[in-house]
Amino acid sequence: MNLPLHERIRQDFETRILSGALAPGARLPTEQVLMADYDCARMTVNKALTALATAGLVDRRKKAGTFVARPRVHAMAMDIPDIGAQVAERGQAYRFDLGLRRELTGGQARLEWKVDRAVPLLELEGVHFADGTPFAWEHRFVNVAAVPEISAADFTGSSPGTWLLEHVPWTEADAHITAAGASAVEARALAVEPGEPCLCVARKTWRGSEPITYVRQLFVAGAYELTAHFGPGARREG
Amino acid sequence: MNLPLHERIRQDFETRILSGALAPGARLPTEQVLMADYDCARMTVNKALTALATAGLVDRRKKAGTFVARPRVHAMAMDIPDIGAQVAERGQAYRFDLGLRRELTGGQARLEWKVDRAVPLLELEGVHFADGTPFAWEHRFVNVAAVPEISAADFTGSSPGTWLLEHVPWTEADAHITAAGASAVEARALAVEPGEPCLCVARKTWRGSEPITYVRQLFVAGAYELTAHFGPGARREG
DNA sequence: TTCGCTATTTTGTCTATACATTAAATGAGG
DNA sequence: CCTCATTTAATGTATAGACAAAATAGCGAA
Repeated sequence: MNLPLHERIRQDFETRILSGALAPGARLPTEQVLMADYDCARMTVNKALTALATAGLVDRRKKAGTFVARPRVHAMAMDIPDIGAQVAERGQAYRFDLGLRRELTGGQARLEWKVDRAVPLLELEGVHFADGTPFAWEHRFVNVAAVPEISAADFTGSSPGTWLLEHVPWTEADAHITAAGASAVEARALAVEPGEPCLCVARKTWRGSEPITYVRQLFVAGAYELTAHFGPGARREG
Repeated sequence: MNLPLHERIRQDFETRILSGALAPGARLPTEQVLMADYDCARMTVNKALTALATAGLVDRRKKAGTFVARPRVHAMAMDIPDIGAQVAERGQAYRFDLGLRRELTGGQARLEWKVDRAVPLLELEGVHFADGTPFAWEHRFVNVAAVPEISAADFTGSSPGTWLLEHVPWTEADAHITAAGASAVEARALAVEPGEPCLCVARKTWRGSEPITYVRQLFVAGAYELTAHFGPGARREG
């Protein structure tokens, strides 16, 4: 287990910070001191400390020094997996049933997505199945001007989300996550009672400044969950 | 806007990767080529590519080269605000009502949180109010061995979450987000009908390897939503 | 063919040095 | 005591070179 030196230095301080031995606000030794401590060049120490800084564990200020960061973190990394891939990973058969496919323009679309009146849109509605059981309903608008190839795409079987993921890399996205009761239409599509609790994810994506798609997905409670994680290292169990 | 050279190189490739100009699997030029392209030393190129690698945008293999990584799951940054602070931000009066406070050990606790049988726990149950209206119910376990000071804490008015945030900085957390119908007990506490759809956030936090707390929060649908964002720059409207 | 050794390419690490940048600390003048 | 310019200590960036490590690619032998 012969780790590189810069990695050993990084871990030394990561350990001390995570254990609380170095409390938030505490000052770390200067690079000059550390290059003496570890008997190495400054670049090596710098690499270790820079890594801690990009990981958010320390703050570095010129002239002042390096300080253990205060964990003011209110953000966690949330996984947004591809629905089809996730179902397949659980060993279940995935299917998408397209219920509605319609071309319209921004002026005709509902209010959820504020796009220009003239923008040509493709409206899609459908249901995701796992092993033949419906578990998610989705209602989507796609900006055809940004993704003209979508006109030729066929969504019988595979979902529009998967198609978009493979054909249109997005650079920016917003998501709003709420709970909602299934409406009459949604309940019938999902084979549940109206009012049944569902997880609702509304997501808008852009490529650069160009809007790509707006989608509202409704997941039957219990059949789906989002996970989020914060912290160094791998996800843990339990 | 005079960025450092290594940052400019990094952004050049980040842009090309996010825009799709460099597709997943595509090979980037070697460091030798890049140091000629940008007329700089190899360390400068290396710093840029290493940053892309730690960000997960590229994979680097010796002898083989540097390749655009295949994005398996897309991670978004999810906001986890302090409940009390968020309510206050909306100009509403915040209150927390503690309903249950009990000391027990890991052996007696329910299955949701796998802690050692001998671990001393504090069990807390209560309701969050905004302007006198209940909007969230929470059920929490705290590892007293990790946070002995909590025995003396008083949660009439302010929530355990806020107290923990101020007294025990966590370094790692997992969250699971689902929808659920309110149980009879929960529905009565939240003044809604049983089965009413709620957003359910189950979160576990650690400091280093030491478990700190497990909490399950139930939010009345419509009264609360989580937001997530991915991409450069500030959050957008619409 | 297939196995195994070797050569070579590419990234990984480290050094020693130089100068730039920033903001805290200092000190002079009012 | 306050203000503003100067000093200076710390990080930030970059260079040119060296050797290490790993894995592909190619070659030779069984």
